[in-house]
Amino acid sequence: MKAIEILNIHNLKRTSCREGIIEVVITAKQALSENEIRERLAGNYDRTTFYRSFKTLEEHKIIHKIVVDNQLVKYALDNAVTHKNEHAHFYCNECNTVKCLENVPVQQYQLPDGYFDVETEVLIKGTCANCKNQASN
Amino acid sequence: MKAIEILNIHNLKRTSCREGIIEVVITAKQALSENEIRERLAGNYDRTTFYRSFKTLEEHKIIHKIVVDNQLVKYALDNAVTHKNEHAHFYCNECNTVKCLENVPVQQYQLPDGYFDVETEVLIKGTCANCKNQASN
DNA sequence: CTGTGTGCAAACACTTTGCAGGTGT
DNA sequence: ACACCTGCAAAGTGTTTGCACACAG
Repeated sequence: MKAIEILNIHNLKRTSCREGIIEVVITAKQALSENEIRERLAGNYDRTTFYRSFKTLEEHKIIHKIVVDNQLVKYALDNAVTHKNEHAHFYCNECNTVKCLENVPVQQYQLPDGYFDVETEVLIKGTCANCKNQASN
Repeated sequence: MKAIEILNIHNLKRTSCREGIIEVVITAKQALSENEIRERLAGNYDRTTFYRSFKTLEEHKIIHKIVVDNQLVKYALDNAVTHKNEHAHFYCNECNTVKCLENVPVQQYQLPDGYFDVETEVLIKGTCANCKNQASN
């Protein structure tokens, strides 16, 4: 699916900033930070604009945010676009990257009486396959 | 276990700030933010001191940090002190509180080849029992 | 006495807000 | 034409750093 189609479906105006963000995120193999997205974009946008665009895209569930330790904020394409289930996220301590583990569904947790869950976030921290290989060279 | 003992075990100097934080966290029924902890403390400490104390206590695994949406940061007593297993955390959208679900252990996730996990964080968002009851009054 | 913790001031980074002007539909 | 998006400036918030002094062991 192309960025423009996604914007149309959600009745969002087609601006180059939004279009660019979506394209970068669609092609990315991992979740990207605001800076990483900006670097990969042709146009030079103000940070304010970025924040506002992210917010809009998040509200429309086009992208979602992954936060690691209150420090690192990364964005990835949302399930609603990829038509996949809720999945776990992986943070690599070595290379500082965040990946969506699309084949690792979030498990059901049995809550205490009276609790109702709306959403469950799973963040697994460790070493990714890439960094593991480098270590064994 | 008393705060002073915990500090001794970890070879940390017994300062009133550290002692106070630990005592507040031990008796708390839910995870508390920096402000909430400060309010419950007798002494009036500088924020800087708080941040440094939290960092030290975290490094020694006496307390642990729970982050919600890159906004809310709360602290709770760590497993290493309570001798319990890794557990899920619950964030209530209504009352903005975070609770350690000590009876909800974190489940094992099957990672893709080459990935090694060190730690898994599970944050469940929804409505807590308390707020659910109020809603049905 | 020595190393470490504390308080203050300042710096820093990230994010939000207000407003004027530009752009998409 | 109108609503909404953008860029700039400024403010807000949470957190970190440097330094002098205080305190625990």
